[in-house]
Amino acid sequence: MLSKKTKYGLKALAYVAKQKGEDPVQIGAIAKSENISQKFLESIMLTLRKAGFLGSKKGKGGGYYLRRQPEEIKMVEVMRILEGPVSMVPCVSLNFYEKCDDCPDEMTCSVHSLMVQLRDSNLAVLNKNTLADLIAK
Amino acid sequence: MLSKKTKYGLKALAYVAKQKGEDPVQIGAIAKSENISQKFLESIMLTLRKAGFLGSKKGKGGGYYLRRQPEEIKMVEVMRILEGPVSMVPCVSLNFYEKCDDCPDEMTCSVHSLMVQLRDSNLAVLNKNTLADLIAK
DNA sequence: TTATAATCCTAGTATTCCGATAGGATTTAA
DNA sequence: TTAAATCCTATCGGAATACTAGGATTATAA
Repeated sequence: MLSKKTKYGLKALAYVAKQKGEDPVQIGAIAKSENISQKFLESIMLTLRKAGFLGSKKGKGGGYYLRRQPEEIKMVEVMRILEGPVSMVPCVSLNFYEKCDDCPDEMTCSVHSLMVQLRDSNLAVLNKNTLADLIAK
Repeated sequence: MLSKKTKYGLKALAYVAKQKGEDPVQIGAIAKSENISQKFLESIMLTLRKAGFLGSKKGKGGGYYLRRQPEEIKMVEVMRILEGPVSMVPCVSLNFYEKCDDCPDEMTCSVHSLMVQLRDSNLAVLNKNTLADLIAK
């Protein structure tokens, strides 16, 4: 299951990307429009800012804005920040590799190949889609 | 992340499928070979039996055996039983559809299309792979 | 200069889920 | 009749998730 954090984060990015003007977007506006708890969204926006997707302006009239073009924000990047590894087991993860604690040897592990295939098919989708695709509709 | 339940279940199925003889396989043997808590594995085997993948024989000399040929046990079936829906959000699930509680309208939801693509790419892999592929190596 | 509106930040909390365990009841072969 | 196996229900601790609280900080504008 996709975590609420990720879902909200994606919706928020899409909301910001949809704004035409130069003005930054307030958390409150996003929360209201997308049915998200404002406090929760605050922490998500912070994560997205620290990851470099968003910039922010403090104080009155402040808010968030995109730091990169929607076409250049790949879903795989966002998912890795919000949801974590693309792989379903650590031992096939490209960016978060770890040995599985219960597997003595991943070469003889019967689920290994299946997990690699799932990882790759998901990667293909997440590499192809950008934030621009989210708002294309 | 793949749950331990699913991972163990897949390994157990593979273990049973690998046995050539007619004799049923004991939980204890699987647990020992695959580094799995025996009690935990018990409940997983029960689930797999109730789902129709395994048959069992009680009492001394009993154990579990496959009820269908490995080639005919699709990974998508097993995953749905052990892990749950293939989809990452309920509103794009084919077998477990539910409305997302935070979305007023899934047609205007910005993550919808991405979730459909992920679902379909995962489905393709899970439909193609069978238990036979798990033990093919 | 001061009120207001916004983000920033840390900590805490309630709830749910996961992985595992407990303790027998039941069944069957030898 | 004993031992070996599955069957079944209940429970439990810990971790993760989804949020909440409460302010600190910063910037605008009257």
